[in-house]
Amino acid sequence: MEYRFQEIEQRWQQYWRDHNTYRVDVDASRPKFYVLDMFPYPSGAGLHVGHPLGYIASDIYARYKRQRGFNVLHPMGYDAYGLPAEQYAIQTGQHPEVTTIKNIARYREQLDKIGFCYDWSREVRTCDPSYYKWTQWAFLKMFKSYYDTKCEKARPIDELVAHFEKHGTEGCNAHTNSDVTFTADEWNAMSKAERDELLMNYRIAYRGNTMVNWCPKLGTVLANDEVSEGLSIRGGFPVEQKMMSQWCLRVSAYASRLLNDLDTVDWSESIKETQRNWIGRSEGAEMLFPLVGRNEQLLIFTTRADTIFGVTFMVLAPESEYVDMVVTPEQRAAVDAYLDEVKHKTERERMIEKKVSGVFTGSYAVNPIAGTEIPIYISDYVLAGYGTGAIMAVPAHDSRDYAFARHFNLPIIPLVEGADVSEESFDAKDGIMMNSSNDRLQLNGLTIKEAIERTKQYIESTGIGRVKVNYRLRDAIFSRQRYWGEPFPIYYDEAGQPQPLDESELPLLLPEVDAFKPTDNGEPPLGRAKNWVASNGRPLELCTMPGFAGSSAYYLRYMDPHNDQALVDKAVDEYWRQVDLYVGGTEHATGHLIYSRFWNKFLFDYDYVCEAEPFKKLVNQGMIQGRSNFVYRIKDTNKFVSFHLKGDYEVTPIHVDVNIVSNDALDIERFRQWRPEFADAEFILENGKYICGWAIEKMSKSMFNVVNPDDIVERYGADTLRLYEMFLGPVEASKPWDTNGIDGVHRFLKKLWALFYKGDDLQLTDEEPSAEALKSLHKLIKKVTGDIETFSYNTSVAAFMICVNELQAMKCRSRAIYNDLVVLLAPFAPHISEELWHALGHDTTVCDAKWPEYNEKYLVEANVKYAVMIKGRPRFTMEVPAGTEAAEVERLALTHDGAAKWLEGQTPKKVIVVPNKLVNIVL
RNA sequence: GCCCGGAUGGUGGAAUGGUAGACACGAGGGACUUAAAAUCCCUUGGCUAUUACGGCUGUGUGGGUUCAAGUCCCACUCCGGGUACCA
Repeated sequence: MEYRFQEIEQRWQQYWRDHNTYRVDVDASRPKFYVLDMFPYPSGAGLHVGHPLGYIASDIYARYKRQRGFNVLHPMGYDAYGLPAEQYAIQTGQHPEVTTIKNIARYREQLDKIGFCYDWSREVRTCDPSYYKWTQWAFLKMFKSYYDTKCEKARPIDELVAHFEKHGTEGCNAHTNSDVTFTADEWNAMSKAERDELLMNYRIAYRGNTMVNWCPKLGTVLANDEVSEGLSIRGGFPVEQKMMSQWCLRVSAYASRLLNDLDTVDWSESIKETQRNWIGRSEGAEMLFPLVGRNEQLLIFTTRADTIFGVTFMVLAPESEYVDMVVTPEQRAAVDAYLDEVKHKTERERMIEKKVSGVFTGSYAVNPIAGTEIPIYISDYVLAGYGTGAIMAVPAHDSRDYAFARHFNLPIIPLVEGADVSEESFDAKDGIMMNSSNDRLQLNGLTIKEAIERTKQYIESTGIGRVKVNYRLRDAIFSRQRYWGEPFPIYYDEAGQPQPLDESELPLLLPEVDAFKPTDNGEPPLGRAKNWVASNGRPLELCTMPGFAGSSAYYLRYMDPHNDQALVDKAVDEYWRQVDLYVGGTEHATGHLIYSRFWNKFLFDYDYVCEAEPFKKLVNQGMIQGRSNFVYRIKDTNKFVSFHLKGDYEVTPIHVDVNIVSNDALDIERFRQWRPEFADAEFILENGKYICGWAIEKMSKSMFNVVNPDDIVERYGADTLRLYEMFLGPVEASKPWDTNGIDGVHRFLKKLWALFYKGDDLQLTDEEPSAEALKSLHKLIKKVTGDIETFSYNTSVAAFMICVNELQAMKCRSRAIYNDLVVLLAPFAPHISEELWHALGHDTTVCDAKWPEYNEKYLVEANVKYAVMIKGRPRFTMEVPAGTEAAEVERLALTHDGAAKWLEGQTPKKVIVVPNKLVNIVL
């Protein structure tokens, strides 16, 4: 019987379904382990071979942990809300739910063929009302919460209201982006609408007027992580800055916790670093600069307080609230013209131009330490959203200030000894200070670091300013002007203030609409819904939530997916706790992985979840790139020349479908059928073959290099696909897909099969395994066990190949050996392992077979081979009995027949014996 | 600009400071076969040899530490990724 993988794989996939093999439940008697893949967005294109890479890696780990006795939670679901389905809907009128469900079915079919051990009874879909009920629920909780900066956690907003009623803003520790203060009397005298408006400055989910990334082409706002270099990630359309009233999440309140808790998780250093940069903590000082001739001051933020004596001007962001305060009547027209110009530039234009621009306000400020009078400018290189939107400019030691000073011909005062600032600024943070002393503060002679400290002390003690930590992390913009997303459980009252629906009204179902585009008067698509009102008749919110809303807590829902009383039952959460292993791409570093951590921490503050971090260990699988093939058409002909002969002709390379190419040799018949224009193509061959050229590119339809896992499964089987994807290289590395190498692993499985079967007969015996066979097996157990823990699956696969080759060479027929071999292979190639496991006479599933332990005693050699190095090179090897003393090994080496030739009678200077490895003789 | 990675045969990739190139693909040669497929065996970093199953050289470049460096340290080159007027 040959290895009939299609039959085997279908049979066992059916068996697993019939026996609910992968069903898991809370089981307090066993330790738990939670293995999770980032759930996919089900796109219309289906899966290509790159997608399952991470799924296979996590599947191996999940199966391994199960064989190790853990109760393994390994679920899968779909991130079902998203732009592509909606854009398709706008074009075709097809409801996004219809296409989404169709795509999900296709994904499921493809996933099933690969033999994953998912517990599909726990599947979640973000667009399912029973799921998004809990997304809306969490949003309501956030709406009804504020962030207490003293005890560093979210608290009910009612507590804050109680505080306002008694004390106003006096002694209030709430995180806010407003500097409004009021007394208890003032608060109590306010109308409800006024209070509601004020509370928006404190809620964790709030509606705020903020600068947003507006994408006109998509007709929606985008979060910072959905924009890259001024273009939208989805679609690559230009994005502009716009002041809009939008729902936001107060992620910035959690900045310090999001930063500090990175130290508690087992993630790669690079992704932690990306998050640290995104959070962007910077320690500095806020300082007050009084205006000349007026009783007002400007508050600035700087990390270089030590450069205070080099401040020669100040700059405000165009959107700064200070602008109106400082502009003089004479400068009004010039300033307005400048502000107008800035407003009409998109983020991208600002970035590309990068040219110095700005305008003088007419006002001056006083340097609070140096006492000098300095002009105040406005320029768009200062950002309104960071720090205080105002800076002190030190052109000698900041390159942006330098460029500005040069452009406007402002003075440049060097403050560091030996720094040449005639051509460019000196931004480095080491050197000795100069020009920095007066009767108030003396910094001359100090290092920059000492000067920063001394200045901070000085400004704190004199009240000029205070030490301050700033974060770059912004609040997340949470509204999308779209149809295909979660509706907000919010209505607007008579005063136009947003009010929460009652929890009992959840889920608020996404309404039907007659079309999926915005209304004629520019309202979001939900403006088309009939009767889009709350139970009290008031209008509901027209925006929907962004993609990351549904993906922020899905890992919790898998724990308890059918619970309609809670997101997750408390006891269930305390069992599964957190994801032990999370596998997914790095592209989510500043999006999903920040939002999820934020969302989890919010729930943690209310004790809905028991862990402060959602994902204990994170593994980032690399991207699988495409390997494109080319044919070379001779100019102005329909003749194609083979790769190595193309130098003699003038040719145009043309992408050719990689699926009609094998080992770079073109299947000429299929090529002729591929497209009508090639039907009568002619070829110049080499050695009777047409050889194609190749290149590594992104895997995409337009490059004709997409390889579908279904095709691989059909030709080689799922086990071969699984092994090959792992064999390709380290899981974390990006690498090109090259079907060329797949024969090797397929051959390995055939060899394994041939060890069991000769014809139709199982040829195994109950003989005692030989020492040789035991050694081979235990070497494998040791290697694979170690490799799985470190995700070095590629070397594991190699170890299997070596072991099978050895067993084949020694004609091993021992059941005992093959029994363990099959158990070891089960996580990697579950179908063939299950088949052989049953052939060995077991009637349980191999998934529950106990992982074997290796025994060092089988690995010990009777004789140890030493390499003997003389004059820095290996010269000969010698065998000595295991356990020989180092001194004896040294003696044996020096007196060995092979040594004389190299020693040439000299006495060695030194001899180093590395136990069981080598002897190095130094002359 | 800044922050992370990385650089090893024709290719993908192995190597707790200890004989670099495991394993696989590809290539070359051979066996079996009418032939092909499949299978099996041998060779395969480069140079140089065949009087020696030998010599020399070799992990991006240049230095250093060490008995011993792909691995550690310093400087540099190139490639990939992230991020950016963040004061």
